[in-house]
Amino acid sequence: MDDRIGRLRHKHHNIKPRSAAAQDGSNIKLLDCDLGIENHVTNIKSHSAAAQDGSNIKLIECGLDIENHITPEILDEIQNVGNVYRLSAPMGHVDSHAPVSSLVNCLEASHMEEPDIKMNKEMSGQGGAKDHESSKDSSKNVMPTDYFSKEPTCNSNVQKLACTIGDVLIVDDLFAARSVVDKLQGEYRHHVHACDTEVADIDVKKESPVGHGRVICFSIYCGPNTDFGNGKTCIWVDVMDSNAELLGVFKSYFEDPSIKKVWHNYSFDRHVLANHGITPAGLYADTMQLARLWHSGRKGTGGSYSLESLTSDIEAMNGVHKWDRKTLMKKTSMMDLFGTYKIKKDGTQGSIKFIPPVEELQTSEALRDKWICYSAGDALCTWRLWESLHGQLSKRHWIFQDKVQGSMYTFYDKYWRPFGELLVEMEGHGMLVDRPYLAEIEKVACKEREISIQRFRRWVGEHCCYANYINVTSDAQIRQLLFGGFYGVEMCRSFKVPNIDGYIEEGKKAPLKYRSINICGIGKKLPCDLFTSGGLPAVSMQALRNLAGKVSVDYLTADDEEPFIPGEADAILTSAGAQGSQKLDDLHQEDLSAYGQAYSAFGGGHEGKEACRAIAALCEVSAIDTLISGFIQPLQGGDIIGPDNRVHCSLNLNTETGRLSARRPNLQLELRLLAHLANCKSMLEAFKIGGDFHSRTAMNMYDNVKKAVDRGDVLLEWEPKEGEDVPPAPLLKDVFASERRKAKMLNFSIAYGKTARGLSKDWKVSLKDAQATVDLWYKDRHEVRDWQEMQKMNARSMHCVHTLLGRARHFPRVSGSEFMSGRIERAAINTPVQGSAADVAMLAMLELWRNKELKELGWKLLLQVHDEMILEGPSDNAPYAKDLVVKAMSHPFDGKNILRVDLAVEAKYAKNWYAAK
DNA sequence: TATAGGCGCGCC
DNA sequence: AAAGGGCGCGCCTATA
Repeated sequence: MDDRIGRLRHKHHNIKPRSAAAQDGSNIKLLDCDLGIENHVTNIKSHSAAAQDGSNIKLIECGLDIENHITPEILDEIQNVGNVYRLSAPMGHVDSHAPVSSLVNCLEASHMEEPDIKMNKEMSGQGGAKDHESSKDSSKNVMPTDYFSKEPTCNSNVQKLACTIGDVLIVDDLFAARSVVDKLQGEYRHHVHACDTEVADIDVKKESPVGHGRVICFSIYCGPNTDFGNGKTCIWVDVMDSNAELLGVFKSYFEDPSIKKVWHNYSFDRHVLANHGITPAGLYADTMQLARLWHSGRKGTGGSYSLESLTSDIEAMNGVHKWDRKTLMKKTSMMDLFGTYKIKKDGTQGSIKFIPPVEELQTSEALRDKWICYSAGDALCTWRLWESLHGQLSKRHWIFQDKVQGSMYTFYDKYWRPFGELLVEMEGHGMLVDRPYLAEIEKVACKEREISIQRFRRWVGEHCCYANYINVTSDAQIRQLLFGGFYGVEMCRSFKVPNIDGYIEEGKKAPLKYRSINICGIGKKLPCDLFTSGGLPAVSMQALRNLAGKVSVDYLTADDEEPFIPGEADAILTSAGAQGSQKLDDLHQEDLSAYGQAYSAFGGGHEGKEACRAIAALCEVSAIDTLISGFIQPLQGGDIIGPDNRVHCSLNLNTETGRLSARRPNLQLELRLLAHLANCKSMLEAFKIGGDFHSRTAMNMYDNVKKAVDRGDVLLEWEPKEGEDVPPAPLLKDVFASERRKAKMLNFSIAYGKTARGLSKDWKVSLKDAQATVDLWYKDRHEVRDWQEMQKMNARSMHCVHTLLGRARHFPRVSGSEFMSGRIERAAINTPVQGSAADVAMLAMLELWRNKELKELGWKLLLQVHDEMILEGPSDNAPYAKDLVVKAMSHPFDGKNILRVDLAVEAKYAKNWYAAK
């Protein structure tokens, strides 16, 4: 099936499982476990070797004792490359294999990427055999020139395809089907089989393949050294309509776990086949995941990991076996093959292409052959892509725990292949959702939303005649209204909005669907301290809150009786006094300090309050919107609910750092991993002691805070004990609130590579002051700085960094100035942290999934959301299952915990998600 | 009128 | 010159 699905389905990723209530009568409970990574100190040390490209000397110069770790294979590779890698140890950390892994990647890069860069140039230019000759000696991967010809050598559409109709055995009767299955499961059972289905009755943009879609044909290719009759190597099976029974003939084949099957985006095909009662087994590889592991940062439109995109990519196909390259053809898209222009009424050709329904392609006499080639070509391309990526990943060393564990293909076999199966199972299993309950919630939320909108419009109406037309969810319109005329926002601007009350424009007879309105600034200069990256005043929740203050929306009583005293508030606020506010509070039993910056901007008093309340109402709308569109609606959407009435998410591994796109890693976890990766003594200790991490950070940053803590003047944190209702001393977070706030900000920012420059902008302090604060943070965390410098150096010299498990993220080779922009440096710092968090979460999931006892007890992994796992199972054995889960999760490294310190796991069980929280 | 890309935002 | 990572969504604009 077309692989665009992987990309188009991303709508479902956003499902926020947090709101899902699994309810299944009385028998189901959720086990909710927090995976907290305790401060496991391991001997993985931050390495400090940097390799730089030198010139033509074969030399490894190295201040570290790394030779011992270099395997003969690696040495062989090093010596086969005529470049120099100079390893130095600027920072004093030694004893690490990271340099080796970096070196290996660097070496690979040298004989994989460089030649390709040249060849790419040739392709865009004249491209000839001569040019290739010249680059031959620098590369052992020089390919025949015809491999690079992007344009097919003949004009017929059919021959543009990866195979021709003559290569394809068309199976459309029982006899042929049985004979093919016999060969597949007999003679060719040890081959690698690439499979692909074509599916009708599904809208991949909207629907989950779980419970949607019908297979109309499929194709199988198991390598060039096969013959299914008359030298035909591709199999194409028609299972549409009257041929539907043929699918059943292949059931045993698809379900045979001993046959190695390769798919591109396995998830889709597997779910669709499941709709026909077939449970495919024997997953050998998913080429989409292989490609993600091979290179995590593919960009571009049309689905960077689509079969089409990958098979068109010279680098991706670089590992295809030599004798295949000559005949290699990329997959051609459906649009290119079958897209036709609509003919307009006047007979001219339109500009919009459309593709006939797949059933039509298959039955139309004119198109059928082309369709068969297209479909069969998918299996062929998948097979070749697998061959290529298998070859390439097999050449990359996988280094983990200071040892070469095998190749990155070993990594795939060990982790991502089973993880892929696990994810597909989770998707298929889905989650029972209390839809009536959600519907009720939605009703209430919408009602409150409407009230808040009205509240806001009422206020807008005093300043703008289009109050009813304004789209309150449009940041552009809100920005125009609040800041028009200031901060570089023009005074007035027109917007196209739905014509809700049938306004008829001048000169028109009937109302149009849309009309334009002119939104002007309210004319008061509101203070603004937050700006968007584009330099415009921000209208984010935080920005709005600054304006509104902490006031509640106060829907019903808009304090109409409140006497309006002009100037009153100005006096109060400019005296900026706690006393001033206090006085007023006494007068009105109201805390005026709750009002935000809009209060005085509107002259205080009634106007000021109204402005604050209106803006607060806007905040309310925004909050409700995130709730509704974030999860209340997606969880009820018919498109993801299968016939089993369960919600089926789409879980993708398709992110740069390797985390699931449906999941949201918890920052604390990431901070812990940073502590671990950098082997930062101070942070590890802070986590070990527990308590308020940010307060502790503040204490370590500021001497006066530390002294106050030491003297017992303030408490780092306080847990009420029996008989105590007041802390024996004030808390740090109250006394040194601003210090703690800064510490907290830094804790969250540093892991992402935020610079002093960025902080100075945020805090509106000088660069120098910001830098000083950052330095304070690093004061007792110098290991973090060293580690970050290491990562940056690796990114610069090796063009990649690694996660805990040894997955690489590659960076493009860019010029020095581009590198200096910092984007890559920041990613280099962040990826090991985010990516390692993803690694650990994956390991924990695999551990649970593989646990036989849990399976026998009837417990299934439902979802994983940030650092939590959610399982579902029978309540009678829940306490026991909980213990099993804790045990499994605290030993996520193949049933062991290779870390020096325990992984702390908290687990709870409850009837549903809400109860667990 | 449909679609793609840019931007701003919320979330972790 | 800019300097916070990645992701998904909704709005807006340009384009055909």
